[in-house]
Amino acid sequence: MIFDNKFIQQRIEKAKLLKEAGHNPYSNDCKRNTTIEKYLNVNSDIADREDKRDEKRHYTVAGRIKLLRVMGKASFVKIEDESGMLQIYVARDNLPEDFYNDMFKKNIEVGDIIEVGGYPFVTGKGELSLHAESFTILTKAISPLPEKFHGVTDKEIRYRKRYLDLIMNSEVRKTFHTRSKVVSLTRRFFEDKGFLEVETPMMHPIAGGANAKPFVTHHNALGIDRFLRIAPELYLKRLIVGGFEAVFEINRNFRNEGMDATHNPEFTSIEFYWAYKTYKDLIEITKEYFKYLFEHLNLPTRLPYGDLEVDFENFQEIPLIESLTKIGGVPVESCKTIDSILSYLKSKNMTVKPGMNLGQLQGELFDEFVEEKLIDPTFITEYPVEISPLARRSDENPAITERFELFIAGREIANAFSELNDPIDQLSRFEVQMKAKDNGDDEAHEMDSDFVEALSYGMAPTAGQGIGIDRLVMLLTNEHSIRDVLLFPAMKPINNEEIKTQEEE
RNA sequence: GUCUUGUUAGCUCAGCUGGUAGAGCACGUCACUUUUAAUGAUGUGGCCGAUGGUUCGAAUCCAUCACAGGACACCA
Repeated sequence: MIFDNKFIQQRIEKAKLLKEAGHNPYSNDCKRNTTIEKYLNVNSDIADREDKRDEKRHYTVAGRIKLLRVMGKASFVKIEDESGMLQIYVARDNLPEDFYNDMFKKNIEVGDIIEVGGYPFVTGKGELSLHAESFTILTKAISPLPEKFHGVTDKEIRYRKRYLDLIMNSEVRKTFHTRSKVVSLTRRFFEDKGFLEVETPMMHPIAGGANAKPFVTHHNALGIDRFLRIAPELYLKRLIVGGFEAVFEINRNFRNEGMDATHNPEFTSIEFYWAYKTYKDLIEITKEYFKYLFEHLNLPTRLPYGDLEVDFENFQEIPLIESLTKIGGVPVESCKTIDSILSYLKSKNMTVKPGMNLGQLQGELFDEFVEEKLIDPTFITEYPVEISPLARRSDENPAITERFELFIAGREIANAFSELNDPIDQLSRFEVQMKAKDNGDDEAHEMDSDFVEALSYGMAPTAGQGIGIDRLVMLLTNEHSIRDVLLFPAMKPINNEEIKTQEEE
């Protein structure tokens, strides 16, 4: 039984006593007429008054008790609502007879949610407070809160019981406020540019648009398996074929892969597609987007991230091959052929999966020697065609694509390219991916012939981009684990029953 | 998936090379009408993550498992 804890039993008893005395411990008769933040702002003038009070003003606030100091016939209570923390002064003689002694002192405690009416005053120590004239219990908390000073620090509790984390740690609430603002600003930015927000399927017959292993589910009525989407790309491009010229989608993707500080099985991205534009236009709009975010979030353009400082006014642009030598320190001659890369990797005591092609090996060199060194925002361009199966080839050099990835603080934040709209080329790219799949690359793209057919009707020249929202928020909030920017990060089940149920299914 | 560290009261943590479990907060009782993690006195609270093993004796040593953190691998 989950309520067999002694402290919980005590609190259940207190709730009962409150109820018996006519104080509903789960009342919804709320008369709050201001938030704590507003109260503190509106009454900031009280400190300048001679008597430090104004008994003519009256406010009703509500919130959760975070601290409680009973000092005989008077008490101080700190309550918190979403907007802030307020000190309440509760004196016996200002409340109905015996309420203070029999109800407040005995049955009200930290964690309870209360409503208090009264007038503003400033205490001897100079804190703007509220002098209580009425006191109502709104919600009795029967589980005790964590320790008042240290709070909860155990990450497992913080993630599994996020509500406790949010109650105890106001900076966590702030992080999620920022996250919400980022999503809403992103939406507004693209809407203002004339983009149309769309919703495409989460359940795909073919998991396409990225290199990743999908989750599988089953549709009973149709008797077929569906894949949770790994990316919305191929659907969004079908919409461009259909004649929408600028679309975006902000939503979840699902990838059946490992979990760590930068990976959660479900994560949020924005993907946007823009007809009659190229990846060069995307570089410009990306810079503009960051400027917009920083302005509206009031962030300094030199932003600390852990031990690093990222200068968001210093966008760089460098082709991938050039970055290998200039940033990665890889000799020019060790980047050009399969054999030279393999022997270079060998000289560094590194091994790769056998059978990799030139483009894949160049990607390996980049991941190994360049990526973590890209601190200020850097667009890496000219990706090899082998690792860009949905991107348009460069007209000058068909071995590379019109693509970039944006790296900040050593992490990939965005992936973008001029879209491949040649259906014959797209078909052959899929065929190459199919061969890779047959050769054991279980993350190679799936053939999507319906998508190729869509392209065959003609997709206007288009540029498209995906931005990882979670990682972006990590960057902007100086968080270093994706779990700290997800309200409910993926966790393994704790008790055996949950595991059993899953096995039975 | 691999390596590594952790899991002791509701929470934050002690508990050394094995000898029947400790503090602070919270909670109970008492005192206290301007405190700031209030204070003083006093008391309650534990299957020491789970299962096996070694031992006269295990929170402590060993093994396995579960969950978590970190690092690596794969990926965004």
